[in-house]
Amino acid sequence: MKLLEKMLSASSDFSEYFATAFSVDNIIFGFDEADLKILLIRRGLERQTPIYQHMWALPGDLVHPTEDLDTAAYRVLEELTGVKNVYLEQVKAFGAVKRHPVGRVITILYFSLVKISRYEVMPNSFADEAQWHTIGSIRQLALAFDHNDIVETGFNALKQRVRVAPIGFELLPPKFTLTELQQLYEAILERTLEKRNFRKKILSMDFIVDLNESQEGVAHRPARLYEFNQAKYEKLVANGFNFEI
Amino acid sequence: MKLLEKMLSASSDFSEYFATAFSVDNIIFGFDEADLKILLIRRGLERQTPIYQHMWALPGDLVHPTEDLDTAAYRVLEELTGVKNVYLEQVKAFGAVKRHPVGRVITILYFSLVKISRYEVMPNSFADEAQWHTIGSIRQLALAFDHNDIVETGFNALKQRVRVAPIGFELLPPKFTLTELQQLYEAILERTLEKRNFRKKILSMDFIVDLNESQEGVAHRPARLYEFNQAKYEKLVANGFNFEI
DNA sequence: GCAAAAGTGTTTACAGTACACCCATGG
DNA sequence: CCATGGGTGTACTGTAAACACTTTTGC
Repeated sequence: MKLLEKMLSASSDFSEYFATAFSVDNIIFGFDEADLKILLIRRGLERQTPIYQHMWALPGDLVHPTEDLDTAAYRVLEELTGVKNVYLEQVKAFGAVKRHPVGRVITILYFSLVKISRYEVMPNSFADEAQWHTIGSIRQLALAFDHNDIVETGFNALKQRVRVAPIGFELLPPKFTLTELQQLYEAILERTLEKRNFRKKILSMDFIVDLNESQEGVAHRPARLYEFNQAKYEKLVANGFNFEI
Repeated sequence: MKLLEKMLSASSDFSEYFATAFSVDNIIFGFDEADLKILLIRRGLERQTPIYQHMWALPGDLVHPTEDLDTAAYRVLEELTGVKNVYLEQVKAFGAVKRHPVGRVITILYFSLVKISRYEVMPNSFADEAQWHTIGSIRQLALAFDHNDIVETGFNALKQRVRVAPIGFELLPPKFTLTELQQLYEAILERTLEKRNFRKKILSMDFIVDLNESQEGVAHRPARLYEFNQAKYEKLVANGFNFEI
C-alpha cells in the first residue's frame, strides 16, 4: 500500500501521517587540554516543556518547513556557539516510536567539529545553560531522551570517520604541534599511540606542513608548529591516495 | 528558539511543522550471475500520484505513525519481495526541501541484502512492476525524484561496509564457492581481485568453512562448497579480530 | 643543573602483491 | 582429447610495530 501516494493524491484523511515532527540533534565536538569534549545544554527552565527538567541534552531543534536538514543542523550549531564555517556531517536518523514522551519525533543526528579556542558559548541565545563535557563524564550521566544512545552512536561515527578522512584538524587551531595532534587522535580513538610511529605516519602523508615556527612561553623545549594543507591533501586524493590512521 | 518545545507546550499554531511527511526508501541488493543488482519498481499507473510516471524508482513508503523506522523499511522489503530475515541497515536521511515535487517529504534510506535465488517478486502486492537492474544500467537511467543520487550514496555505503563487516554472505546462497564469493566482492568493489590472494585472505579469516562438498552438473572441475559460520566470526570479533578485505 | 616535553632511527615481523601452471570434470 | 573453470606456492616489497635515548628550553 503506497501510503505516500494515496495521501498526496486521494481525498482520504491522512492527517495522522503528519502527526509526526522531526528535528535535528547535533553532537558538537571540541578538543581542549588533551580532552575530547561534547557541548551539552541543560534542559530548563522557563522556555521548555517540563520534561527531563534540569537534565543535560544534546542541542537540537525542529527543522523548519522550508529548511534543508543540513541547514537546520548548522543553524542549531550557530545559534549555540556563534561559530561559522564548521565541519558538519550527518550520522543517521533515530525514529523509535516512543523516543520522545510527548509525541512522535524523529530526529536526524549530526556531528560537528569546532575549534574550541575560537568559540564562546552564548547561553542566553538558545539554552539556559551550555557546557562542555568529556565523553567519560557523559557516560556517567543520564541524559534526556535517548541521548545517551545517540551520543555513543555519534562518537562511534567520529571514530570511524577519523580513520579514513583527515577531519581531525577541524578540532585543532590552525597551527598545532604534533603532540597536540597525537593527543587528539588518542582521545578520539580512546587508545594510546606510539609517538615515533605516529609522527612517521602523519608526516609521510605529506599534507601537514612544517611552518618553521615554534611554541613560545612553554617551560620546556618548544615544539614545532604545523598546519594542515587542504590543497595538498586534495591533490593526493585526486591521485588515488587513501588516508588511514 | 526551541521550536519543538514551544510547539509541544504552548498553544500557538505549529501545524506548519507537521506539514512534512517522511518515508523510507530501500535499496534492495541482490547478486545473480556475477552481477550485483538493485530492485526497482516502475512508477505507475493506477495507484500513484501522476508524477514521474513510468519511471523507475526505489521501493519506499510512508512510515506509519506507530511504526519504528527499521520496521517500516522491513515492511517495504517484505511486501515487495516476500522474504524475511534479511540484512537491513540504515544509511542516512535525505531531506532537501524540494526533493519531492508535491510536498516536503524527508526520506530515510536503507539498504538490504537478499539472497536472490530465494526470492520471487510479487508485482501485484505493491508495485505495478518490479525488476532487478544492474548498477551499470541504473547509471544510464533517469530515476524518479532524487533516486539517482540516493542510489549512489547507498551503493557507496555498501562498498564501505563490506570492507569492515562480513555482510557479503547475505547476498549468497548458504553454500557457495570461493569463485562466487570473489565475483561478489568484485561486483561490489567495482574492481578485479587476484584469485590466489583473495582465497588466501578469505580462508585466513577462518570463519568460512569447507563443507567437503562439491558442485554438481558443471562442465568443468567442480568447485568446493563453503559456508559462512556466524559463531566462528563472533568468537573472532570478541577476541579483537578486525575484518578487512 | 634539573625538570619537562620534543624529537629522532633501526630492527623485526607480517601482510599485501605479483605472478603461472597443473588439476578435475563433462562432453 | 579438448574446453572450462578450479585450485595452488613462492618470492618480493612495503608497511606496522616495538623500542630508548638525546635535545632544547625555562626556571
